[in-house]
Amino acid sequence: MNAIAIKKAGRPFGLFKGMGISKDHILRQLQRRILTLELEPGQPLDEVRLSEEFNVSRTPMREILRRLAGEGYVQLRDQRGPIVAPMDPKSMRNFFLTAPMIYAATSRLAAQLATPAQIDALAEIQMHFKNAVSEEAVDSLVYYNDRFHSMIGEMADNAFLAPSLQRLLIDHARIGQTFWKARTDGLYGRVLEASRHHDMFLEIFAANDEEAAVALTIEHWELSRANIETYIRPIPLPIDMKITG
Amino acid sequence: MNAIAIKKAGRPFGLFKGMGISKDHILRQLQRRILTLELEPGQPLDEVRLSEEFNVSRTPMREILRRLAGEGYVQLRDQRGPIVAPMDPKSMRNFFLTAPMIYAATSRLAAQLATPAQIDALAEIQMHFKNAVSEEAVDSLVYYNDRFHSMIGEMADNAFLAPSLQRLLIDHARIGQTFWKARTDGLYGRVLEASRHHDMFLEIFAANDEEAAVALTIEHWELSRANIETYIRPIPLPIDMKITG
DNA sequence: TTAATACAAACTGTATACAAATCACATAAT
DNA sequence: ATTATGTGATTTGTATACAGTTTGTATTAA
Repeated sequence: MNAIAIKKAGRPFGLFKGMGISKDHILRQLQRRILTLELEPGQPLDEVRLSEEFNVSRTPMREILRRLAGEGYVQLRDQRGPIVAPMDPKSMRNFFLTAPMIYAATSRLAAQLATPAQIDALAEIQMHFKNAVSEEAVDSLVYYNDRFHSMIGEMADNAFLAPSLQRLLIDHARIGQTFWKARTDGLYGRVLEASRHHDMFLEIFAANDEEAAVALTIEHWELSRANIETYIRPIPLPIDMKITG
Repeated sequence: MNAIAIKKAGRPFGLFKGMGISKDHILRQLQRRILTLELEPGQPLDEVRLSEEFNVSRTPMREILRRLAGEGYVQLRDQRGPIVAPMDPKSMRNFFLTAPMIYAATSRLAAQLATPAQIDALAEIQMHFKNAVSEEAVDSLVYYNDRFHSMIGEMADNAFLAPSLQRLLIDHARIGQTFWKARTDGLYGRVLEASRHHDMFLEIFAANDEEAAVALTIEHWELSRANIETYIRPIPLPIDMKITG
């Protein structure tokens, strides 16, 4: 009976040292799907389906989901399946309240501590971002923007700031997806402006100019906020629309 | 063979709905041990030993450890056992750099949003804190101080600030353990001062006075910082000690 | 028709077996 | 004496079986 049912255990087919490769891959995949809204806020995640899709058993998939929960991508509920971290009005309010402070502090530290290697890595990300801009590929845009600001977080090298920054970047990316996809008036110009800001960040970090970094961060944030506002509070429809019938 | 070995599964003996009770209990126990330095920074954690101690199998114990890692209590290393989150010079520097900002922001929000029920809960914690002060019980002192400030974090009701605050409070508690145990000169007076601050926090939150909350937070922080400094940079030994031999 | 209940199916939680990696220690070589 | 190397013991990682909950649906009562 049981003796027969138990056929294999241990690692799956042909795999290598550490085995963290496939788990990290799955983790990143899910992060990407959440940031791109392919997995929507509040959407339930079935651990069996996911483990089948990625060809692992439930145990490692559960660990990945716990990790994602620890990073703020996912919310766990007791005796019920995990869901993609929801975005309610309260979290939106807190996002706008908190982001400027954390972003500014992070940029200041990054300007202090940036190493040449990190600036190179940032420049490389910015290259991808510019490509996404010229190709008008929203997913890529959001993804490399997130990578850009995550990299700044890494440069700040502060384990106390990083967890808050990460959570902000998750929601920033998700909000960005919605308003960039909406293609409101003048959007492209504002994307170019953002890209210009990124270039300026590179110069400022190379010069270790703290104050400039903070100032640019505020400006960059205001641009993003303006984007979001035009989406949330659009120019109303003509009020004298004739309602016939 | 296998069929015999597999005897039982599912939940352990007599247990109840949700079963989160025992897991939450284990989680809190480990948190407490880490905050009280019963488990020291950098100390390895053996999942088998822990699971035996708490009478659960490795699977749930692993989940608890992952969760603790997500909260910043524990550090996971690939293919090697988890360790209690270490406290190196870099993390100390970042602690002093970051704490005032996060504490101030949290207090401001808490002053804005405090509900009567939350203020009552805070008052209750402060009662325990005062007991610990009068009994000069260091562990209790540190524990209820942590609870007091965690509660303020809860009142701030901001999921973007909370993770950074939590990590700061972990290290604040652990630093506090070391310097409170050292019993440097004038320590007791400073503890009383801290307790007075807590009482003032209660009044300020009840009055929703944001600015006062921020000001008191800075003062409270400076007191704590002074405590730590007297410990780290004590009055030196007499320099004319005769070194014989 | 709606609400309540019972049952079945699906899913989460836990325990355990086995696989692969790391670690500790002894032995050999420089 | 110190460094390499090999081997057994320990420990981490994964798969799977079974237990207990929740959820969906059908049936029955009001």
